[in-house]
Amino acid sequence: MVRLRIQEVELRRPDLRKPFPRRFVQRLTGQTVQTLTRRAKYLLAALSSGETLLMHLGMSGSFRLEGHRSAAGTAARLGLDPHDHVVFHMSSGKAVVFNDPRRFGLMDLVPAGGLTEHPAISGLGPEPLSRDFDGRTLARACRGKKTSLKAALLDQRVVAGLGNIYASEALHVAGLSPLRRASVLATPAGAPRDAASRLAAAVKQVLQEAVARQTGRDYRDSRFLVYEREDEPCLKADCHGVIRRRTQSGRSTYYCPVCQR
DNA sequence: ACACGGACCTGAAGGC
DNA sequence: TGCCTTCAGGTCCGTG
Repeated sequence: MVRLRIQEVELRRPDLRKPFPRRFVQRLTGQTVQTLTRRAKYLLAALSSGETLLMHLGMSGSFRLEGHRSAAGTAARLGLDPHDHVVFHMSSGKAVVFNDPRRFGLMDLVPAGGLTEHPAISGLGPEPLSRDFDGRTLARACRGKKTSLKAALLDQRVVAGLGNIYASEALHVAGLSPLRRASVLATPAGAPRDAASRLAAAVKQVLQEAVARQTGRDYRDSRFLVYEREDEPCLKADCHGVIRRRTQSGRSTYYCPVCQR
């Protein structure tokens, strides 16, 4: 939708996880989408006014493209369902429809220059696929942390954009137990393939593979190494462990107690 | 300051 | 069959 003008916005409910910002529709109407980028799990649409439309899909959110709209009207022709909460009618004649059954999503409008101070953005750690994220930075972020490795990976200040599934997957690839203290990464400093380096590399690996497979479409279509594989055999070569599940900070963790130490 | 657990929300799946 | 409960996900907020 880059370079298209937002001709009309249909807001079909007052809130998602939070209320839409005030004058949401008026502020968006007539603006051109200049770039579409991402930070952590936030989608960022830079607008011609200098403002940024910040969007989060929560867990059940999605966008889809709908075809033409009739001269007469909109909703009926588009065949909207009750969970279609926002419709952006673009200058191309297409509509971008935001659907989110569970309404864990979020939209906000950020004033020009205010993005880095936005509460959703300001505390974020490094992008996992960037050079800023490696064993050294991961170890530093975990120094003195009393929480578990699993919880540390879910902490968006440590690394931005990792969720529950890939936290488990990365720990498995790295051969590290999710139950260990995060601060173990900070100890013996510097060995070339220390735990922190292995874990940082594993995070990059599982995310790159997920992107290549286009998992985002529906994570249930994917098969994972450990996620949702409780009681099934560990897939690591020569490991005869069985995948376990347990709850950590209210979320399911899957791991192999044999090869993850 | 940090760490944890509950709340938010709905659909899917399982139990009775 | 159908009702009821439980669970999943990401983030925020209150409490310890």
